Amino acid sequence: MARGVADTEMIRRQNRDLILGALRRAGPLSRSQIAADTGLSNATLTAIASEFVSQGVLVDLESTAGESRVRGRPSVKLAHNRKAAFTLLVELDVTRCRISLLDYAGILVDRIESAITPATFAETSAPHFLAERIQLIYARNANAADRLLIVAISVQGILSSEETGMKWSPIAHLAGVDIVTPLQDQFGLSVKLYKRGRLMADGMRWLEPELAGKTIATVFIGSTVGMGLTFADTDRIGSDIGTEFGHMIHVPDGALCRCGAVGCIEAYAADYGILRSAYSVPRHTPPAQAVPPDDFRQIVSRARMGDRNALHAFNLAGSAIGYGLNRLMSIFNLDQIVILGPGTAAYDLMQPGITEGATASLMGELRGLPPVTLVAEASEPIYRGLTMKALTDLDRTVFAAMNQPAIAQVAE
Amino acid sequence: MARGVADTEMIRRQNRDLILGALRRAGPLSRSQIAADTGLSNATLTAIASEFVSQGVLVDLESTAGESRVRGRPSVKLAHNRKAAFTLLVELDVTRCRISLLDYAGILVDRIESAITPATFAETSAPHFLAERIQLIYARNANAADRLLIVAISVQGILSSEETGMKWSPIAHLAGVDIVTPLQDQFGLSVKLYKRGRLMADGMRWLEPELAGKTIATVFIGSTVGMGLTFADTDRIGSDIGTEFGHMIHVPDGALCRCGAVGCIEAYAADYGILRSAYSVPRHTPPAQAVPPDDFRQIVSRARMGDRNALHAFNLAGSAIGYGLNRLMSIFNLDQIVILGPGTAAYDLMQPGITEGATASLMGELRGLPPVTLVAEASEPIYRGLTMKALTDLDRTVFAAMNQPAIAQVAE
DNA sequence: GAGTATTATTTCAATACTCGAAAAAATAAT
DNA sequence: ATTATTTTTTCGAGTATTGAAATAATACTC
Repeated sequence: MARGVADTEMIRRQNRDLILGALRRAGPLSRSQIAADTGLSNATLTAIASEFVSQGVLVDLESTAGESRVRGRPSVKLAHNRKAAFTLLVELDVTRCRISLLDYAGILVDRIESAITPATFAETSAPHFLAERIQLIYARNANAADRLLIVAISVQGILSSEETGMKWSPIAHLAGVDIVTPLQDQFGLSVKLYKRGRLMADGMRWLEPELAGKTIATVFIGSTVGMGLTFADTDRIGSDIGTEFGHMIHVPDGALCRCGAVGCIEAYAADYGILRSAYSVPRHTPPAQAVPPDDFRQIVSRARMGDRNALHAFNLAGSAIGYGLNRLMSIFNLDQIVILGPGTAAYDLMQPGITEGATASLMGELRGLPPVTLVAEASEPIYRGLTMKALTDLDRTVFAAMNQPAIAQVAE
Repeated sequence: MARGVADTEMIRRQNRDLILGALRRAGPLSRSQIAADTGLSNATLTAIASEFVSQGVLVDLESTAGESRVRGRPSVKLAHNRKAAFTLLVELDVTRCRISLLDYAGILVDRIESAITPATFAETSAPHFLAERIQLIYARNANAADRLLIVAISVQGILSSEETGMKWSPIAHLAGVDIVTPLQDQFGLSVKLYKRGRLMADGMRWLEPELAGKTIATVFIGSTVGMGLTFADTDRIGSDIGTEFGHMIHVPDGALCRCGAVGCIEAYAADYGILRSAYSVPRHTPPAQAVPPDDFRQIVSRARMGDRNALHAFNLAGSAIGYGLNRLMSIFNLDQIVILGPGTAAYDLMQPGITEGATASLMGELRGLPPVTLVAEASEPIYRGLTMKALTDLDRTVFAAMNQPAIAQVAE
């Protein structure tokens, strides 16, 4: 239940939100379909839909000829008005920065891609680097400029407590700078940072709707180990978080991690950790900067051929992840686990270790390891998560609330 | 934001809930005070309050003479109508079972206390044991019988996933039986189980209102180790959970715990674990059934006198808790830690270990150990938590929703 | 090709709520 | 007795949702 005073205005806002949400989930729908979907009456749908259309938030879709084969008055589908607003998605990675301009229907309009090196943010501060590129987007898309409202940024690492910058990041020289405020001030936009792990988790829920209503841990295994959680709690959308699972301490005084601490799960289960174990390199040896995919594949095939050291390395990795999941499960119930990323190629090798670790406690034994789904490609859920965060943020904060025909009447 | 269709009825329900909540938080208040508190208008307060009074949910309090010294129309305080409903609180412990009958204002009306031994639930099944006593309460309080609506039960251990019974409990022979359903069927009541750790956490928030709006871990250290969490998320009341923190694995293959698993935090930080370490008893030795308080005090004083073994034991305990908190902090931010129970008497001895463990990871180093508050007596927050769960459950599910003068017109 | 069946959408009257402003009530101060 | 002051109630306006009835827009049938 929401807090705060409830009045007639809130009813409208909430029902508007309900309608926008139904369209996000299912794509264009007719008024009757939305009514059935949401539980609202047809009368209300007429009222709210006409309001939306006159405000330029939604548009009636031309019925594609030769599609309706049923008798009766043909239904008219409602869809997001692409020109109602625009959003910028920024994917900040260790190796690249990709900025995408999307319209209100989520369709890509423009894109800038730049390489990132460890030197990049030493030479140009991150907010300045981004501002330059945003400027360029503005220049190239004058028509979108006045309706560009929000920026959603995907980052890796630990957010500052105000969520305006990073406390730590694997992206060099990114930490310690306020990224959000300068951009907000310069462009007058709403700017938000999202942890990559959180986006993975949320993105999976959009990609696999049957995961809704479950508490899910989404674990990325690759050059790092990351995790996002989405909670069963359907009360609130956005009930998802990013965690520092990869840097949860697996064993006190354990192997050296890229983050500088020792004993992190990542130090055992990320590619560099597995490589280190497989070659019996001392656990305190500083990790390799990057592991070429071929090197990783080689370890995998060695393990499959029965190589003891390689098998042991995957066992250690699985065990680190399994104990981590176990510790998570002593905090709350997990209904499902999704494993993402290159590590999925070696899941069978890690599985015994994972199961052993996950069931090592009383709790783990009683509940068992939750069902595991593998998804090799992580970039899709991340992009989807970022997209939907941005668009539903628009839906909720801008268009659900708008009850004057404010911005509305878009000419063009 | 709540899901679902919003209509005019929901407005009323939500605002009724707001008013009942304000009264729970602050005690009896006048209409104007509630209006100021909640943000509702005076007009609305008149409307809803008169509805409540005519339904017998609230009553106008007689103004205590010689109290108002201000000029103007004297205010009339509203209070919960004690006779509107009744609730049963059941505190199930390893050694005792206490059943309390409370009226709608939270005032104790009747109470039954029984000793529990390991044999108790072997001889009589738990639901039957409880039914007998509830029967007795009914017999002794005929006037409350038809308005006794809900039962809230405090338990220790792991709930079954449907939350109708226990999967495991330190209370002998309690696990594996459905406790909720038989009682619900027999008496036609709404029965709910609550983990003790969750109640501690929620109770603390009622006892120390300044803790509201923070994410808090409430850790019990005594004959067991338990933890509840309350989340900053003020969106929903009831955003609190009980955890199995005590049985989170501290070290794979570690000390033997009472639960049968090895390496649990409890096996290092509960009184029996500390005793075992202090006397250098092998870590796989089955733990003592119960530790007499004097034995524990003796170890404490030895440690204070500089005894190496005793100091080491507290250091191990602190470290187990510290690493546990660290792992928790890699999942979400903690703003505050509250430590409860007998273990607080030795907090100074455990503190170095706790700090060391809590700051061992990158995340822990960056954020540091959150502020710690000590509360020696744990029974008060537990009882308060149980009380408020029961009463706010009544507020929300029964009285906020009631829009017909249904049950209402209570004669006497 | 006109009439009919069928489905989608809109219109309409009823009902429920909140709110601000004005009125009424109840007390202390003068 | 009158006035000032504070709380509570009353009243009219404004905004929502809803079910039922009306209207609109097709396909089907003969």
